[in-house]
Amino acid sequence: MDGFIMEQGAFSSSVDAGMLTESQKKAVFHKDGALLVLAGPGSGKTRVITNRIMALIEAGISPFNICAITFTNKAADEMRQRLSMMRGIHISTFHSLCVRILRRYADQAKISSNFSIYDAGDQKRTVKEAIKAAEVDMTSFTPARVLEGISKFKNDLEAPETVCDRADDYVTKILAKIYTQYQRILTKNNALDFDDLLLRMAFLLRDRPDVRVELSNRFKYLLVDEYQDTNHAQYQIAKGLALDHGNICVTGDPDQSIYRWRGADIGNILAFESDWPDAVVVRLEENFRSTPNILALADKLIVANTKRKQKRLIATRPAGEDVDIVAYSDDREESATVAEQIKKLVDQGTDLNNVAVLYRVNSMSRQIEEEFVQLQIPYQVVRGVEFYARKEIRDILSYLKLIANSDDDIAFLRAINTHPRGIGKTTIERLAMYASANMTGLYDAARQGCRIDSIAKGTQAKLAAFVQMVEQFKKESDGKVAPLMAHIFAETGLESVLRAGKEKQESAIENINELINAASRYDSQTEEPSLVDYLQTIALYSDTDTYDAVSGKVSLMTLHAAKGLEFDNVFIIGLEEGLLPHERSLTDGLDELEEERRLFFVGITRAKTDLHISYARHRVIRGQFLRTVPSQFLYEIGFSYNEYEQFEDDTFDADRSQDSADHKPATDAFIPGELVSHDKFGLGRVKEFLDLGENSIVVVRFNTGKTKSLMVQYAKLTRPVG
DNA sequence: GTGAATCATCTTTTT
DNA sequence: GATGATTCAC
Repeated sequence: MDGFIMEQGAFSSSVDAGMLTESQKKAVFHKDGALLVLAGPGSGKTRVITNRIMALIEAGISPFNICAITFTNKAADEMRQRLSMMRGIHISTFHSLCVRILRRYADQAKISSNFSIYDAGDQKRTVKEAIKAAEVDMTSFTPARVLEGISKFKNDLEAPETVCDRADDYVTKILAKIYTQYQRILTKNNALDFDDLLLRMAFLLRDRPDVRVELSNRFKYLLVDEYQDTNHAQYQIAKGLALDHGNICVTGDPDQSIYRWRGADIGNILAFESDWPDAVVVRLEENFRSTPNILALADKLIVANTKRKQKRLIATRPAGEDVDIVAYSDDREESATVAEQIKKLVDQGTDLNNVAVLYRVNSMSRQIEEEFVQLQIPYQVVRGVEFYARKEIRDILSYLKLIANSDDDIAFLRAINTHPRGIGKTTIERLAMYASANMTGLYDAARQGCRIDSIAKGTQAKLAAFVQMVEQFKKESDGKVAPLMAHIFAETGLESVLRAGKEKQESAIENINELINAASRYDSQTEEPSLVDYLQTIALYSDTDTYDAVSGKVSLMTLHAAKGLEFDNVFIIGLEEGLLPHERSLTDGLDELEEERRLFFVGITRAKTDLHISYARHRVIRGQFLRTVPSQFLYEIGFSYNEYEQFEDDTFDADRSQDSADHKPATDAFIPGELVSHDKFGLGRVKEFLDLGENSIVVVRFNTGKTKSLMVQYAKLTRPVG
């Protein structure tokens, strides 16, 4: 049962056992049954997984019987490349796997295989409609809040009826009501959201043993990476897939669990041994990535977490440079200095692929980008879905979605509104009324537009033209996607609208051309390209998927996106209370705070050789220049208050003497109570004045009722005469 | 009835 | 500082 496949010397080709440590070998060569690999950061986990797959194949397992599940599409791509000599292995994320299986077993899952996948934007529109349909007051139940709740239900595999039955408090009752409506709308539109993909798959495995057995025969060996970040639905799916043969290997590190907010449950990895009593546990505690200096810091930080399995970080590299922790006077100085340091690295000939800047929230990239542009440092912001979120891209895609699934009302509404065509709000309302009265979708209603009396004759003709155009596209929708896309761009009039527009539209045209290029790459790389498959694939694209490891550019990304990556030089910025840990984590308890700590831990352990950590004493937050408090995590990694103060004074003095020429000196002090006027906010009364030299801050309560903290040197406040 | 312009709101992390 | 809703002008 716990047998190793064969003795060490017996390997021939792919698996080079000599390169592996004893623990790694154990993980690679344990063949049947359950295996838990508790792998710390930098422990060579990826290598263990790929070697393990090669070892399975060498032991005679067919590649077609192996299924590896990764956390991101990017990780799947990389693994595919490493194992490219062995075709047939299924490697994908949970979500992609679910899409493929749900499409394949659409009948058994009681869905239709051309389902749309709703992204965050579509979900928002849907939930708004659901709130309206449930006749709930939107002020107390915001779409974001409701979606979070619904997502939780789904991740816990609770259907609307289940929630309705168990709801005993007011909030849950209301949420259950909205959830029911939300689900009704999704079904009507033949759409699934991200969570549905998992939920429907889990229910399919639960309700259809025949399908489960078929899948067990297909995937006889299951591997799941980043198991600490699986939610309950994913946990049930993994369990269901492995139920019949028990060949399940999971890897993960509880200390790197950073998706609790998305339903991830560390309990899954902690309970693995009781789920699979025969499980063999391998610990990979050696770290081959970082210097002892960096690891010591990471360890100091993570021991502050109370809810964790004790684990060690064993350094294997020789000692290196100490980590530097720097205080800057403000966020601008922080980004400027980081950029200068990177510029120096460039001058020294450092390969920028080895450099990354990490931060807690996406909005922090902008300032760094500005400095990089100034110093002409090439960079990539790892945040690619933005491309697919662009207006013109969504416009084109809405036609494609409507063609693939004409029940998709959201796609219809978007497509018909891409540019003015004489069909407006009123017509849509009348269509919607007709549609709900006749239990059809909006597109079907439009198809019967000539029978809706309330719509004017001229408008009916316009509707008919639109329908006819879409019907024509449908006839061309088989096979390759790119030609259809190009045709849509030309035929719908979008192209002429964009070309007729002003200068700004050129980038839109370029973006659409890029979209068409990407689609033809899809066409040529996919065995059986189809519109439905294309749409379902791009719906699952994620931020990290755009990361290019050999771009020759500095990488800018959130700490979350940095998971699984490594760099020689890492800069982590914004170590401030409210930012890291994020303010939203400070309100509800210790668990959230511990997750923020793990997030910082993940950031620290991305660094191989040089790590720079910084914070700014002042930062512009939501348009306001505010004083900050250093992150509690900084104290935890051994920085004393005195050292801070020392440093802060130094930077402040230096800053003052250097920059005094650039900025006008703080000429005047404001007195609480006096009247001031602001370009944008109008008249107001000074509430407070903080004398910080040229960084002085004035707090003003404006007549609009808002109170703002403004930096005197930028705010251009004037004193109204009289 | 339609489209443009202004105003107000909210702002983590992501498959 | 972007997105959305409301208002306003045609």
